[in-house]
Amino acid sequence: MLYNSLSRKKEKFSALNAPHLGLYVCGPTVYSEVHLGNCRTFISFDMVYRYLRHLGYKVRYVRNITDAGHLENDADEGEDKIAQRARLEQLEPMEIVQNYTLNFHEVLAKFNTIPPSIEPTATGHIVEQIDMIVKIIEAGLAYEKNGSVYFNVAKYNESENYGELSGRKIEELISGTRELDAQSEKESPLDFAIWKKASPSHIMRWNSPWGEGFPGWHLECSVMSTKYLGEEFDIHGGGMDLKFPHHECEIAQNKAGTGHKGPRYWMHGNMLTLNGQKMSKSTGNTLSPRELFSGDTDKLEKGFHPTIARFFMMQAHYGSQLDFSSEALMAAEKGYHRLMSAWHKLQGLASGSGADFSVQEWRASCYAAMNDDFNSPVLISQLFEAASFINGREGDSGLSDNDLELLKTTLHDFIFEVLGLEDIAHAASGGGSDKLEEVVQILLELRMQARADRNFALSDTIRDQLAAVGIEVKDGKDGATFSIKS
RNA sequence: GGUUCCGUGGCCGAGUGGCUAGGCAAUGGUCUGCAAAACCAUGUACAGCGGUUCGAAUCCGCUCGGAACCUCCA
Repeated sequence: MLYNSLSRKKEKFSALNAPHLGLYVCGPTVYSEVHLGNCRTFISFDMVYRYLRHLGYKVRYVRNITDAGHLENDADEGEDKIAQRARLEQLEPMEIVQNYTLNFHEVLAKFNTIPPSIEPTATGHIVEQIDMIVKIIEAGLAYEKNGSVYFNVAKYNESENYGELSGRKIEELISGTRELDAQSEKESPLDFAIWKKASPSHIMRWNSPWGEGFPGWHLECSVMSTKYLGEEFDIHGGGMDLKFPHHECEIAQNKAGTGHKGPRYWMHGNMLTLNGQKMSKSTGNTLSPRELFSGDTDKLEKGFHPTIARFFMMQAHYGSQLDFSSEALMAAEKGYHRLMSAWHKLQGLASGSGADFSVQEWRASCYAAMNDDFNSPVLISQLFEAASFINGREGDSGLSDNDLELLKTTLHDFIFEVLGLEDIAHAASGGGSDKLEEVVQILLELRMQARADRNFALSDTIRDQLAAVGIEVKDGKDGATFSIKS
């Protein structure tokens, strides 16, 4: 089951060509550093991708890079954002693109997202975009004006339903538009450019049947999704803020250019807010990944590891708004550590019998959660159920060999494969981990000896000093264990 | 102004007609030399007001509050 934005309800999902599955996600415009809000969408769909793969689908995951074509505003003049940035930084537009594409990849890698199968760029598909424009014109749904080509929304709406995704009515849209662009070339304010004539100062430009220009923003996604996934494919995702007009226009272009509407399911990730307001490049209400990791911002009390932020995001449903705050992050961090230490403890438990815990039922409820529109928060609540069970056992799990093994693999699959979390404690000790663990073990033995001698001053010193370097000592019935925090 | 969505215990956050997630914090207890960790117990929360129903946090209406979109944004 997944929530389909197109129908506004949860629908049973079935793949068009199982086990193959096509997933398209709208990527970023690479004209500035990604912020956390951007990241959330990609992390959400990374989880979707991971779970679909886990279920056995052979997913082709396509996520574009928009490296051309954005206009600053709706007016007919205006620079595209990349060109503007290039002018400000005195660089080639493609240097800007390269720079921020690298930044984007770097940041997403920190969040442990899996790269898409194909990551096409808009500028790499100019030819295909021109082809689609020709088809749309042939279908009679676009017109040329002074070297630009516009999509005729009213005409399209005669036989189709423009607004079906965003729930808008064409009449309402018309009455809602401001009538100030008297000299506009468009026949109607609702029409949108699919090809734009380049002004003399415009740097990024390509030849076309209509003269030198550049493609309209909405077009690239229609072109690249259908090129790599087919005229009909399974899932299209993106941020909620792209629903209108971007995705609405995509549907119209698809239908006009190919005769099909493209994706069968639309999924929209919701916004990450900061102080209750959407993070947005244009308003400056943002938090950068760098600030999150380092804590070097007045918006956070300290820095957080990317996997903590990821865990925090996974504790909310992808379709809900989520507000970012220091307190919420710290709560997530503690929860994360509890879950992870239970995972580590599980590795040392032996099989046995008599436990009041049905691994089978528990496992089924994990899948049930994820099958219900990727409900990661409910999944996590199930993971904590398992954690409580594990923490309540000493030495013997009370589970049969099979059940114990099933518990381990299921936990592993969901924590690491599906949610994409990383094991910080292990990663932190890095290359020399074995040596480090041996050294700590020696210290713990010394401390045990000191305790046996009732030399508590010494034993407490060892404990406190280990704590000072981030190693927490946990006394148990059969000796002490420890965990390393980053 | 129009469209859509949301308002859940101290905080975060699921659920969406009866069986009332989870995390963090808090309180009590077990354990401990003391702590920490862990475990056990404890919260009758669903913005307000009406209505439908045997029964509503969940459906309907109104009011209040917040957000997103309607211009580029994930």
